[in-house]
Amino acid sequence: MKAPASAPTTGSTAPPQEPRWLTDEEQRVWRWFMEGATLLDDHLDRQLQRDAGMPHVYYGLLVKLAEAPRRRLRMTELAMLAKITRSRLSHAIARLEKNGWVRREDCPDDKRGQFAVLTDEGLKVLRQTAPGHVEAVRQAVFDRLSQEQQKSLGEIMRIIAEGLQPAEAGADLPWLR
Amino acid sequence: MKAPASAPTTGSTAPPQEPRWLTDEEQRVWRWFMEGATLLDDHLDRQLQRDAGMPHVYYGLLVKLAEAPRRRLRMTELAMLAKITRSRLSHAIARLEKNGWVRREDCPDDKRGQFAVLTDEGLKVLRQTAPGHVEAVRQAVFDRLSQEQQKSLGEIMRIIAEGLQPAEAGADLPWLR
DNA sequence: GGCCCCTCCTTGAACTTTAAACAAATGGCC
DNA sequence: GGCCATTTGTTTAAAGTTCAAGGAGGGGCC
Repeated sequence: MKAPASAPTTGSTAPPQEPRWLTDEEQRVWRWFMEGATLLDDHLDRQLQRDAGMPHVYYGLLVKLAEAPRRRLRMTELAMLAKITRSRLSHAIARLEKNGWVRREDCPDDKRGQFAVLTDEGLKVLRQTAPGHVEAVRQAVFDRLSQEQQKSLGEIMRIIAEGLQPAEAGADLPWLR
Repeated sequence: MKAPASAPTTGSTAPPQEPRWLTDEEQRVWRWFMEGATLLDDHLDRQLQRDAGMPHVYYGLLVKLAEAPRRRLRMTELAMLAKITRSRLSHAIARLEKNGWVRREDCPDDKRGQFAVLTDEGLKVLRQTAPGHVEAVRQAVFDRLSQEQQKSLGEIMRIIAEGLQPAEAGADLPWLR
């Protein structure tokens, strides 16, 4: 797919606007982004699968639970924090429960509700594997970037993340699907 | 998981070094990165699944093929360009072949080899769906970032991407697995 | 109360990805 | 030529994710 560097706008009222193609420079940025993100994802998934026996997303769930009061969170709340769908979370928690790292608990206030609770076992696994994971993240990311770049990266990704979860009702957010 | 802001180094020769935890600031950067990447991935996957009937990765494969001479690439070459494993690629191409968007061809020079070839059908789908996809990428990323930020992002992700695919032999690269 | 719509979470099937094993062909080496 | 390690790509099964559907409870409204 050749992406023309730029293109004239169409004359007047036609809905099929001329696409706003990416410039060569934008194209390069986008490709580095996708490559970096893909490789990083693969790298961390592999590291955690090897050392902790779970994918990166599952590890992230344990982290969120560990940080929460009483090491527990409502399912929807956890899905929101992890930016995933409730369905995906249900399956994930089922697996983690089978491992004995998480347990479910009924919510007293709302009979529809469920808490996911990090078990002592789960906390132990997290403690054991956290150092290796942090090290992997450091080596892949922070050790390679200047202070400036780290700050930029945070700011940029914050903008993207916030752009994708608008406050408006009706937004297509994973945890509301 | 609480991540201490910093920690003293261990005395001398003990292998289990004190983990180099992330500082609060690094922690924030890392979380925005993961959130942004997760949401973006979800967003684009969904957009393409809806409008093109395939996941983002598959779309990327068609793009690579469209850019290649004679619209064809060797399997391993394509896996390398897409930063994925050959196994994953095999499955993906099988699916795209079933759709009639890609066809396989034997390599004359190397009887083990296979070409993945973009069909006219595949090219058509790409042409039809590219505008919508570019627009989605723009809205989510480029429209929200300054020129400066775009440049930074490219540079940063290039560093990360290159760091994860060292030239050395024995590197754990997806397409060599 | 009864009704209706919405939220919370789960389920099963279809699809995608990973992991491990494999067949076939290549290429270096003797 | 013959041998052996490596490369190429596929295959199978298991694991993970998405999609569509659904059960059950909450909460407003009459």
